[in-house]
Amino acid sequence: MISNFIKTIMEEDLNSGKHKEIITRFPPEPNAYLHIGHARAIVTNFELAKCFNGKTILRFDDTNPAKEEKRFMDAIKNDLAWLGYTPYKVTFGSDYFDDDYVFAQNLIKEGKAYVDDLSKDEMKEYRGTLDTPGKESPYRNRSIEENLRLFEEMKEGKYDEGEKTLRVKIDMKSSNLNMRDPAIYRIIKKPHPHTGDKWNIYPLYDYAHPLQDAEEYITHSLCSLEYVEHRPLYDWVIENTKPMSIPRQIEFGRLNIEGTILSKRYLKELVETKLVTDYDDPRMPTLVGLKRRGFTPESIKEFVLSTGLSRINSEIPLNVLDHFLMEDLKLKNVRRMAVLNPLKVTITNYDDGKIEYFDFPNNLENEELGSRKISFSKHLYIEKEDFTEIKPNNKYKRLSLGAEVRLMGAYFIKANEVIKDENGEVIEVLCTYDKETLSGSGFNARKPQGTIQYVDASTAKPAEFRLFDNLIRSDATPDMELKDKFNKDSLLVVNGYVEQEYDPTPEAKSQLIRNGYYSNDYDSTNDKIIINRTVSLKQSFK
RNA sequence: AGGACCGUAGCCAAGUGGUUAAGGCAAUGGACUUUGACUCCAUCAUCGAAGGUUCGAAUCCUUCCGGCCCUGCCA
Repeated sequence: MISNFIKTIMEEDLNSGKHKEIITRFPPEPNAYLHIGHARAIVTNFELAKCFNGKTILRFDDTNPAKEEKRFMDAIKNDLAWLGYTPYKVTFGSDYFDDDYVFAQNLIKEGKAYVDDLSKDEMKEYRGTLDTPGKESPYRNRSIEENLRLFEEMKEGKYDEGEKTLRVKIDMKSSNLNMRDPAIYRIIKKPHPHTGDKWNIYPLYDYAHPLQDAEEYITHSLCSLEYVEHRPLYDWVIENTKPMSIPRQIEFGRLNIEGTILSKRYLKELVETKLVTDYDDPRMPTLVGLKRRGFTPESIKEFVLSTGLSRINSEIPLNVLDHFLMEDLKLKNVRRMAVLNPLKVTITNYDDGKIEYFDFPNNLENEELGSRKISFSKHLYIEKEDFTEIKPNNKYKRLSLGAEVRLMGAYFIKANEVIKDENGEVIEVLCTYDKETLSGSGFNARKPQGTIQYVDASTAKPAEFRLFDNLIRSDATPDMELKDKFNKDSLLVVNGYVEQEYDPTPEAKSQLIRNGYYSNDYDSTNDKIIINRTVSLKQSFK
């Protein structure tokens, strides 16, 4: 399902003949890594265009030199590719600087723009405030010839940064501050990554963006809610410059994930202060972070699509993201058994040194994934959480003294006795198994209390689990130090065991174990398996 | 405070004057089971509030309440 209200507009525009084709664009400023919030814009733009067999352009919004970096552009391209989207073409805002300039000259010629000498502070003063009207600049009524000459000189580099701006003549009394003679050109004397030192003046977003859209024949220019108040200016620019096409700006709400930081500034700070390793740290909400965390592009796409879109900034719980990952993984991933906090189990009536191998499906719901051998012997590990001496209630579905439980893919075992350390902590459970109950044998004379996972101590491999319960949290007051906002508990390292045949190939990708997701940071150098568990386990038993 | 946008369940979100207000997530109860997973079944809102218009309103109007955004030569 895709955003209804925008889709409806597009349909109408197609039906009425206003447009023959839908063209959208994703216009990031290449000054940061893309995060899950951007995914909404990307998916929406691409999917919407796809609905109508249209096109989507990737346009790097580079009207402000020295703000963008090449690494970010590369990262953005990679993220897009990872999500599975291929732009119709890749452009730059700076591709249109020449035209922007001519359009501006025309505005001057029509008496709609003027060069202003007001300083930044003066301009601010003249602008007025939210409830007091602004007043007109004393330079507002310069002659067209003078304005033309001055503008030319600005371009030539005759003036310093901040000395002059080109403003558009609208209405200093407007209740919309964006309409109080906004500046459309400012002087910046820095080389531009694409145009070099050709320009000393650069257009501002509010002027450049509608023109870029028009030049690319964008039909629907989607952006977030904070641009609503810029729309009158967007339309003003289109109306008064009369470019080649008439794009329409449509706003939608931003997507936030409950309790996570999605602000460029903070993400940058997290990296710079080394609170995380880099933008692709699995705790980061960046697309590269999520990727490393084990998320699939499909899951993110589905998440965005099913989560919908409206004119509300939505705050969506993290578990919704998890849900879509689960949906995507559950059929296509091999599931392995693992224990995070091992508890020794000894099968007292099983022969010493004997090892049995059972065939176990890699994914109970998908036979195509085949099966593997799992081993069983006298000494096993189970999850500490899966045992308790006295079961708390009838709903308890794990192992407890005197009760029987199925070891997944193997036998029923019955817990008879515990061994405790000097602190009274259970360190081992002595069990007996019932040979008749082998999984797949058709045994159904008794029902076990539940089914739990295990690994065979004689063949299991040690593994390091990094547990990430959360993305970076942001439940703090604005003046709080960043390091205090950081959820330190979001990273835990646990040593446990995984099945022997666990295959740490890149293809293995995410693993679904114990209802969590595991991504894939493998340390193959010392035969150690490192698994990032990316989602908190379902809260155990009640 | 001037202006803009918005308010449908715990979280998203369809619906834009006419049957018992879609759907997803979460939750709860149950069935099944080689994971308390998965699957399946069931339960779960009178639409921010109050008035008004109308034969009829979540849908139109008014007022109020609440949220969010706007005073860059950022995007």
